Amino acid sequence: MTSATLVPVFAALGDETRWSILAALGEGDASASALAGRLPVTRQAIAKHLAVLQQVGLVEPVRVGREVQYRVVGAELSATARRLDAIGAEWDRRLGIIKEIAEGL
Amino acid sequence: MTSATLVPVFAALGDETRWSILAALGEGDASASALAGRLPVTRQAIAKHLAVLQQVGLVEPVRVGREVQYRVVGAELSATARRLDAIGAEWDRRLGIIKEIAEGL
DNA sequence: CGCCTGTGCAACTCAATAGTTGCACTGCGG
DNA sequence: CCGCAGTGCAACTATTGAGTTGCACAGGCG
Repeated sequence: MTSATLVPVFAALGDETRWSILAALGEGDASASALAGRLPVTRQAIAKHLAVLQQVGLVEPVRVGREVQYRVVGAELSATARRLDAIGAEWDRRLGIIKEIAEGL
Repeated sequence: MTSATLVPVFAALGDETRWSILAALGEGDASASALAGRLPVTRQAIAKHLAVLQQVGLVEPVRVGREVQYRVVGAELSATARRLDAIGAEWDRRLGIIKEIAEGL
């Protein structure tokens, strides 16, 4: 189970810059320095974001020689989506019941 | 289309207190004052959180007499989940292709 | 071996936000 | 009609987090 607790994952996904990083990583694995060349922030800022993303399991480091490249863990995104969907479905169900009661059905 | 842009929704969901509010609203619609009785924060703090949740469409206000009760919009949770799942699936697909290439298949 | 690239750690600034207190307004109920 | 419960607005504090600069360290490569 790679799944981190739900809330921190959402917190991690609640930042535009981190989505930029994820998008850039979608073009292929890259190191913090490489990403710094493509994004309008410093390498250190990216390193911090990568640390956050790694902590919630959205990204994982891969040592390549003396570099540290990062890869997106798509499964974690899917897992988070499923859990969120389950919650949403639960609420829909409850609202449906309330509606039925209200309509006297 | 009630869907707000994706990132702010995640930012809204990246806070424990807001999940507490959503959970409390899951027991039935409630006003800010009513929620303040159940949660360890002041009514004003809750009002701010409700404003945030409303802005991203996760919650909607319902005037009941002179009160303003709030209801969870489960559909927005589901919609967010679907969009996130689509992104996750896309990443899985890409990683699959990369893996195939790497394995010389 | 010596350099240059990439990484890691630390201190600092600045903006955003969670939370508070305080006050003013409104509208239903006795 | 008066009071009280509920709401809204505003100012303030404090903490978190994004971003920066600066420096120290490590490991390939010429």
